[in-house]
Amino acid sequence: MNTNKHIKSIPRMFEQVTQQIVDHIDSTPLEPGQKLPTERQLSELLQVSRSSVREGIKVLELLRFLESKQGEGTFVASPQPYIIPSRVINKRIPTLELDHYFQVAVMCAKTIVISFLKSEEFLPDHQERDSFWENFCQLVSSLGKEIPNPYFHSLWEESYQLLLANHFFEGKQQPFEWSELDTAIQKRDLQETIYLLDLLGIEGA
Amino acid sequence: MNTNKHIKSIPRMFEQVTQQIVDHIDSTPLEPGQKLPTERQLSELLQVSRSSVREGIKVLELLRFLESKQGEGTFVASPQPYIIPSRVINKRIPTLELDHYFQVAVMCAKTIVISFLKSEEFLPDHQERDSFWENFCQLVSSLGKEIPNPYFHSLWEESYQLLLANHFFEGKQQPFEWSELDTAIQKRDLQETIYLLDLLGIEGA
DNA sequence: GTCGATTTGTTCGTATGTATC
DNA sequence: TGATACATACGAACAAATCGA
Repeated sequence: MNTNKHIKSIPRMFEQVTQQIVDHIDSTPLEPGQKLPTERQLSELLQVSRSSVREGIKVLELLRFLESKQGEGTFVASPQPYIIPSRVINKRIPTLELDHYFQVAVMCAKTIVISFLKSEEFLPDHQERDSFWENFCQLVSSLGKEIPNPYFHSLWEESYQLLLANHFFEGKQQPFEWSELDTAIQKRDLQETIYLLDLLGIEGA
Repeated sequence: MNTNKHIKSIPRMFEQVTQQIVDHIDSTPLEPGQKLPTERQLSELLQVSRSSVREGIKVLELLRFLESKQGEGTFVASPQPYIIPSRVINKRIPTLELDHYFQVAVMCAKTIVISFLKSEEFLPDHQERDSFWENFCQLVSSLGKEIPNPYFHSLWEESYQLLLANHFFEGKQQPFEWSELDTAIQKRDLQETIYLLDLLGIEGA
């Protein structure tokens, strides 16, 4: 009987609070940077205790909807479109899962590079780095800022930073020379670029 | 002077608590489904108040690392690889941002379909639905479960569910007939399939 | 089915550290 | 320097849900 009870009855107080705080921001409306009512005002406004308000704020803070500073107040912030839960709390990731994240990152990289090559934008300046992966990541990050849809860049950054923090690229084999991809992009050779990028996603290490 | 002080002094209590709880899970180690020490035990173990423990748990709960049940306890859960902050709190999204999410979803869909077509798997059964988008989303969701890397499916689901909840597909124009894509995939025609999927990402509505 | 123990959910009062004026 | 406003943190108390005897 107990396993049958996944119906998720009433939402808990802190969930209602997060919802109501967000509704309050939307309906006021409050723009990023503006100050929220104090915790005590919120607890009175929403008719709940300060502790519940705090739990709600903590959650919205971790999701980057809010930012609170002791002695000043709580302010509206700008959340990212995607977040990786493990990255929020600096949790170490097993190698197998890192590979999965890597493939997602490569997918984003491919989309970013192709989108850029199809545009008329000039290539942004970039310094030559030591390793293949440093060059690659720096290129994708800079191109990601140039394309119309910023979410690809955000998703790439989130994944790539996770891989960096977990030392994924240290000892990671490179499937070809950096100069190959570099010249393909310089020449804006779409077909060759796609071919090379597809090589990244295949397990070669 | 004040703006110069971004040095992020000492981490706050609840941040330390989330970190320590995660470390505790990792080092014990606790598997999904297993029970965490009670809030009171944790507060004594970590030498902080129960309120702070609760704030940490609330955060980990929203990130799906934990699941608390009143009267039972707090249990280890399995987080998703990616989450959309707005989706966690059911926040409404402006149309412009929905378009960005849609393009990410299409990118995932493309990766999923291509990955499937390159495999030797049989097409899973699926019922014919009413609308183009219903058919499309159902197909991608079912194919996503068949491919080796589950993160593409997870990212697709997260994005697609967000679009659904915001009524994105209602009134969304279809760039071609469903039968075209359906037969291309049935025939495992990779080139034609890619061609059609690329049409989805272009603004045609 | 009831009772009691356990555990999370929620509230309140109080004290402390920090920023602003 | 002092006063005020605010977030941070703690602990005690009670409510509600769950489980087992």
